[in-house]
Amino acid sequence: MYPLSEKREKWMVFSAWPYVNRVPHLGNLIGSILSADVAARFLRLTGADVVFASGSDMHGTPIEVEALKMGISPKELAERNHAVVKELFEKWDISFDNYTKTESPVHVKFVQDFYKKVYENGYVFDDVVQMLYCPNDKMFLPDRFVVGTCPYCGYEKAHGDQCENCGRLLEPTLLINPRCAICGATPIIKSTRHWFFDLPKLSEELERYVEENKNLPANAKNMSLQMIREGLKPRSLTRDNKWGIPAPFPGAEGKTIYVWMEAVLGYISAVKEYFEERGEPERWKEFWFDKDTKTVYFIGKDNIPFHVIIFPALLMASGEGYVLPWTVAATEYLLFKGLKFSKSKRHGIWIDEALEVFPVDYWRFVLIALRPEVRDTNFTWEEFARIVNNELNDAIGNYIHRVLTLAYKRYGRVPEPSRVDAEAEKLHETIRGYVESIKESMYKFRFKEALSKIVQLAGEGNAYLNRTKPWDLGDEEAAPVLYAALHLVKALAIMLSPIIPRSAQRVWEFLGYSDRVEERLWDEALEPPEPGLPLAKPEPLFHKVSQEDIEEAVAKIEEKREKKGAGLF
RNA sequence: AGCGGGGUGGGGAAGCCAGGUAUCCCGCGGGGCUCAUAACCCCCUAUGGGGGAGGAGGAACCCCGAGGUCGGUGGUUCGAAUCCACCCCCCGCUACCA
Repeated sequence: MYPLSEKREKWMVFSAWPYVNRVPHLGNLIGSILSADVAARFLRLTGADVVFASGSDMHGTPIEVEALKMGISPKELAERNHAVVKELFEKWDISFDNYTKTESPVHVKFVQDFYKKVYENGYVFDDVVQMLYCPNDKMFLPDRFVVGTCPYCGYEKAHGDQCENCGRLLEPTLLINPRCAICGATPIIKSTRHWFFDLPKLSEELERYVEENKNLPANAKNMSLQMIREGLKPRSLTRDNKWGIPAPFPGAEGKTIYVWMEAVLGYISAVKEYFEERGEPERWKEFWFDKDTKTVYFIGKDNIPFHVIIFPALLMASGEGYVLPWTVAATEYLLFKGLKFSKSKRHGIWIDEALEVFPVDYWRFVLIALRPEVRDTNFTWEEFARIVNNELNDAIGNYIHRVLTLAYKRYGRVPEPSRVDAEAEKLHETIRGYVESIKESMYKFRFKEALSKIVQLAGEGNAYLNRTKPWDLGDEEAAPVLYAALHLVKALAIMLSPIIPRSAQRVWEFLGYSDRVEERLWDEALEPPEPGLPLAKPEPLFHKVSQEDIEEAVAKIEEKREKKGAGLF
């Protein structure tokens, strides 16, 4: 299928690793995993050699604390949650080549080997620091796990890093009456030794990398350059947590690697693991050590500095020649009815709830249509219904269905266009123009823009049918007209397959194909279907959602939360 | 507080870097059209649903129309959404949440 003479482009598509102390919500999904899935599916359609990987981030204090409360081991809790999340992603049709976890033996070993190398190369030093310690729980407390009274506004539940009430940044030592967030005991100050990553040493190299990388989006580039120029600080690598990957530095027995600093290395270890499982243990190097491999990381806007500064710095410090990020695709936030998603306030929709009330393709379509590419974007049920009804059902579904029905009833197969029709020729031309333009948007990871062009193209198809009125024509005259209309159906199936893979496959089969549309190539959308293909009896692809459907869905979600709470396992 | 992003008719976006009649999609009001979809109807049913017929209103599609002076103020200019200054609002980051 792929031209052998041409070297296939190599791509690695990554999404931020979800932290599995809660079920991801729709905002988490669109920012990273769903967007990455659309990208991976699109890139495969272009004929590229693609690896799409991610995994569960399992270590760290929140899970350790939660397990403690539940009276089970952190590993048991994390594994349990990982299994749930993994299954949910399958239900969302996320086409991971490898969805793994930070407890994977491949990852653990990789992280330790990696940091040994970074240590040997002189980028790690240790120092003694003063930290808050809870004598009752016998653990050091991250700032976040200390609560107390805000010295500025008097709010009594201020966290050690920031007061949620007045928004001021704090130090835990500034809190009046500080308490351990877990047990309420008064923490004491205790000294402990930690290991640090010498980020400043790489400032110049990082600045050059960011400046010269033409593919980074402007917002990521500006923010990162600014941070580098203001001066980077060493970054702490270790924690006193028990639940984590043991730090491999001499004298660091009992310390673990800080979750963030190890989870990012999952981008590499997950690819390594993927090829090992396929019995090609050396092939991951073809991807990670080839500077022509393109990598794209789908993340929320809060994650930019980690991916544009710290992760590249780690890659540099290893001295192994890993390919640096080609670009990052950072989204703004999806809001729910104007406010941020919040588990404690039960505000939002979680990815397990969503699938219980509407089909997966409705959600995928709506989320891509609302993808916050430029600014925070609001999800409301009214918007959901509008997009499903007007765009998915009326513009796209209705066009496809009316064309398939007309052709099926009249010919039962894709007709032979035995004569030339000027309107039909124009439509073929229009389709080809859109296919190219939508491809460009997809390559820029502007999925919202791409989707809006697809909807527009379906509108062109509807207008074309209105003008040509094939139902008034004889079989002979209608053939070229419907042939062009079927070309558009085929093009829509191919171009929609990254976004709504299930529905695209159904259309593909209605057209008479028996293979998988996702195994075809994007450019096949330029060509009409083969005359003579036996059409299958078409069925409506989607249904409109009514006000009552929405009310039912909301009630069903509420009911579920009575039992289980929002975003909980 | 500093830094980054954003503020464009009711909703969503483009235009801004390289100043010159404010653009597109949706929504709203009026009109046109009927191949598809769906209510009512008929048949079958293991009551979940399945099949047939039909074609009002409405939807797709087409035409016409209403609605914004581009967050605010000031400046540069013959001319500012676009350039400059100051200010306001929203979001993020500021290194021990992940």
